[in-house]
Amino acid sequence: MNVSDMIPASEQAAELMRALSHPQRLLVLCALGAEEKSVAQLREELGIEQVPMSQQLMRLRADGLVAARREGTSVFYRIARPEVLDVVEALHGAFCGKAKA
Amino acid sequence: MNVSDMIPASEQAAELMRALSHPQRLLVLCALGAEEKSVAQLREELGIEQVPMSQQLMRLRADGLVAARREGTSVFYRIARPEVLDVVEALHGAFCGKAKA
DNA sequence: CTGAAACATTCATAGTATTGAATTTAGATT
DNA sequence: AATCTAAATTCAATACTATGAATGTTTCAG
Repeated sequence: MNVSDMIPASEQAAELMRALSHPQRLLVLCALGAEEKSVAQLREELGIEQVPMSQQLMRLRADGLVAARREGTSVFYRIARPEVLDVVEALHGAFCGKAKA
Repeated sequence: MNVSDMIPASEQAAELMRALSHPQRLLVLCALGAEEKSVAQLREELGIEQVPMSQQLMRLRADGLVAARREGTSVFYRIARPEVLDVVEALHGAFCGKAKA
C-alpha cells in the first residue's frame, strides 16, 4: 500500500467514508451486498422507519453508491459500486471476527 | 458477510468511518501503516501544516486509532488498532487499482 | 534561568449532518 | 375519480465538524 498513491485519492476516499459514517447507511449497504432488495424488505430486515430509511437511501443514491429500480409500488435498490463492499467487508472483519466471507 | 452480525456493531463501525472521513486523517493512517513516525516526518511526507496536523492526530488519538510515544522534543505516532489498516487497504484498492499490498 | 524547537490546545466562525414531524408523489385497486 | 399503499420530499431545530488565528506546553541547549 503506497502513500503517494493515496494523496490524490484521499479526497474521494474521505467522501466515501463520510457516506458510510452512519449506522443505518452502513447496514443498508451490508444488506444489499448479496442481492437487490425493496425498501420494504430493507425496513423489515433492519428495523428502520419509513422516513429515515428513505432519507438514507436518497443520500446513498446521491452519492452514487446505490441505484434504484421501480416495480409497481415497490422500489428495489442495489449496490452501484461493488468496491464499496470491500470496505464493508473489512469493517465486518474488524468488528465481527475475522471471517472474510 | 452477515447482516445480523453487523447490526450491533454498526454504531461502532460508523464511528470508525467518521474518524476516517477526512482526507488528512486517512493519509496519516496510511502513512503510519508500516511503521511509527514522528509528527515532523508525517508533516513532511504529507505536506500538512503544524496546527492541522496536531489537530488530526489529537482526534485520531481520542478515537483510539493511534498511540503516541515521546522521544525528546519529538513525538512518534503509531497505529493502535491494526484492523483499521484493513479498511484503509480496501480504500487503497478501490481508488488506486486493485493491488492489495 | 532564557530562549528555541516541536507539539498541543483554545476559541470563534462557518459549513454540514441528523432527526422528527408533516406533507407529497406515484402506482394500484375498486 | 376516490382511495390505499409504498416511497420520497420538505422543513425546522439541533448538534457536529472543519478551519484559521492565536496561544500554551514540554524538552533541550546554553
